[in-house]
Amino acid sequence: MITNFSTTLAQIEIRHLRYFMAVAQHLHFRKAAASLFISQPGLSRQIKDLEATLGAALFERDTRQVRLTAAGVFYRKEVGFLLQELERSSIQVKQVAAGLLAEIKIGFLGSAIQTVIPEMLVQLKLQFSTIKTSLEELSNLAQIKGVMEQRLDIGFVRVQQVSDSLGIHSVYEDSFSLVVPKDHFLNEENFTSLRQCMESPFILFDPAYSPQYFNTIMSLFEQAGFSPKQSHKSVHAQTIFTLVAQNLGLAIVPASLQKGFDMGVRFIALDQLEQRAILSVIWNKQSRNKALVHCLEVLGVPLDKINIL
Amino acid sequence: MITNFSTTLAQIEIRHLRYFMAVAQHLHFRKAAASLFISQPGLSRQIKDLEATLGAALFERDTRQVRLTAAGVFYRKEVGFLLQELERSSIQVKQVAAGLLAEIKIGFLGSAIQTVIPEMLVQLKLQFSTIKTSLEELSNLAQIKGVMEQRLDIGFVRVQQVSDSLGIHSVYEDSFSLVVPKDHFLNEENFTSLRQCMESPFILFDPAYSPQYFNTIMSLFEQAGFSPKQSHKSVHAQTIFTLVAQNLGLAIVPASLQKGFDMGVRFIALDQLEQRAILSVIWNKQSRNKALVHCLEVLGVPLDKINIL
DNA sequence: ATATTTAATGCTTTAAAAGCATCAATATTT
DNA sequence: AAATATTGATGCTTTTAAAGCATTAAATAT
Repeated sequence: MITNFSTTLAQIEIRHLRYFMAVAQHLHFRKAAASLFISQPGLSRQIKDLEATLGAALFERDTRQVRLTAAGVFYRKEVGFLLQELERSSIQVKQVAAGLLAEIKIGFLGSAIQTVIPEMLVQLKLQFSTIKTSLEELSNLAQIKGVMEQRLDIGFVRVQQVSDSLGIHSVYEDSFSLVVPKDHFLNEENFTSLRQCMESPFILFDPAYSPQYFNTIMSLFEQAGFSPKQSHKSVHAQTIFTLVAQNLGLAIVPASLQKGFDMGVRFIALDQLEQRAILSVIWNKQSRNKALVHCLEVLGVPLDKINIL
Repeated sequence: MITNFSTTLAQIEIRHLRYFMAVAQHLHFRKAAASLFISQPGLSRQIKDLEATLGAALFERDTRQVRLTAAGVFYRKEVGFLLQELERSSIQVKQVAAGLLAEIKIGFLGSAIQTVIPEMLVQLKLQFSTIKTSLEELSNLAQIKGVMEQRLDIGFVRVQQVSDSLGIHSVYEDSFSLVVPKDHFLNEENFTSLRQCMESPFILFDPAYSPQYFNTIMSLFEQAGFSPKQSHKSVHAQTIFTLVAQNLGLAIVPASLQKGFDMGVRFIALDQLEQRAILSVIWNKQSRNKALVHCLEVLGVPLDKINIL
């Protein structure tokens, strides 16, 4: 993440903004200067500097009256908001440090939202009511990146291995289900093997999304002794089910996805197959977020594995 | 409007924030200092000062590694956003000054949205496509205050007089309509005078909302020779119509309000009465917003009345 | 015409940021 | 285990820039 703040910003200081707001409020340099407990010439100079940096006049002034330009009105609105937000952040940061205000930023795969996450959120709210949670649906890769850069506190991914700087713990093991349209000839009773749908096209995943997960799915076909015809690629449950319902192909998904969906498709459990979709939680060992430990505890990660000092 | 930025903010400068972001990015004082083209000791000092001002540690550091605290992660998120926004504002302000980016902030009474405003917006978009418009429904008083403080560019109000610093021009003259429930015995054919509903309760306005408007309405009753029983107070058209439809009283509203509403009420024109609801546009003579002139032209305000230099 | 008010300008003072040299602590190399 | 290298912190000096003072220029009010 390369964050480069340009030349403009390098020269503007909050002092300039506070001074600007004071003049915009009083529309009078003398009074504004008094309200800031500085001298009038100093204030004039600072405003002049700010205008020069911005390349635009903020006030129209003669010796008798001061008024805002259109640019000034615009800038006052923007700066007013920004100063207020900075003020709030700078106060809240103390609360965060004291552990009075904790935020857990959670990344997850679409396929994880049905199982582990709802329970975790409920438990967290119950046990630690001050924790604020934010959720973001992201790919495996984006989550790993986010957790590494500490933009996320935890991620729910389907990978087995992560870099040393991250912790990982499996939180849910799921068998697979075959998804077929409601009017399909196959059902729980007459299903015996995947070979029964050798001729069907399948909706598969993009291997880039998670190579391991892709391989797991493919090994199910391998085990059945055929390789599927691919019709579409998709990662979103909603999309997959719609495609299946419209007879555009069959799909294999984690069994837990059945929860919460009832839309023209039938699920056929593939329990007898040994492959499992493993959902793991990942976190950054470097994290100083106290709430993270609570979060991992709730998820049943053993204490000795949470090696955050 | 008293905007007082507290002690905390007085000491933080954008320099501190930029330096903080650099260290948060590199997690390395030396490299961060290099990226900022300053010396490492200077950077250490500035970060220390920032932490002292905030009253919270942002980094946890020993001689070997630097990492963000929970507070640091939080602050990075907030400050990242703020710096970006400030950057954007500071660039856009130039465009506003050049007239490339104009914004018209419009205040209006709920009862004005049916008539003048839609036409004005269409005309503005047609003639000056770069103008951005924002609408806010406000009371007469709030609009006058907003225009005075230049938080609004124009207001649509029902008042006859405003302070010298504002311009005012009437843009719409409306007769009144009596609003009765759909199944009421009165209709356009059998209606002759307001005296026919002497016994009915009326839904009236709060005089505080606009004394002049209140008086105009009351003079209609006076003319009819009775004074109405008040059942409710309300200013929102939607609410008034709902109350009338539910037989909770009759109401008198500007005739133009009939447009766009068809909800269990009947309108009976009171054209023969001489009172008119006058909708006026107000603006600040001090305004430097070039777009305002266009806006007033579109509204048909004579050029010599737009005394903005 | 005169006095008064207001923002801008030139110059000086003051404060604080930047830089330099160095230290203390830790990790890596030999 | 000792030596070396790396890293952030500290003390002191230099440099930069903000604040202050005195004054000016312009405009209004008396």
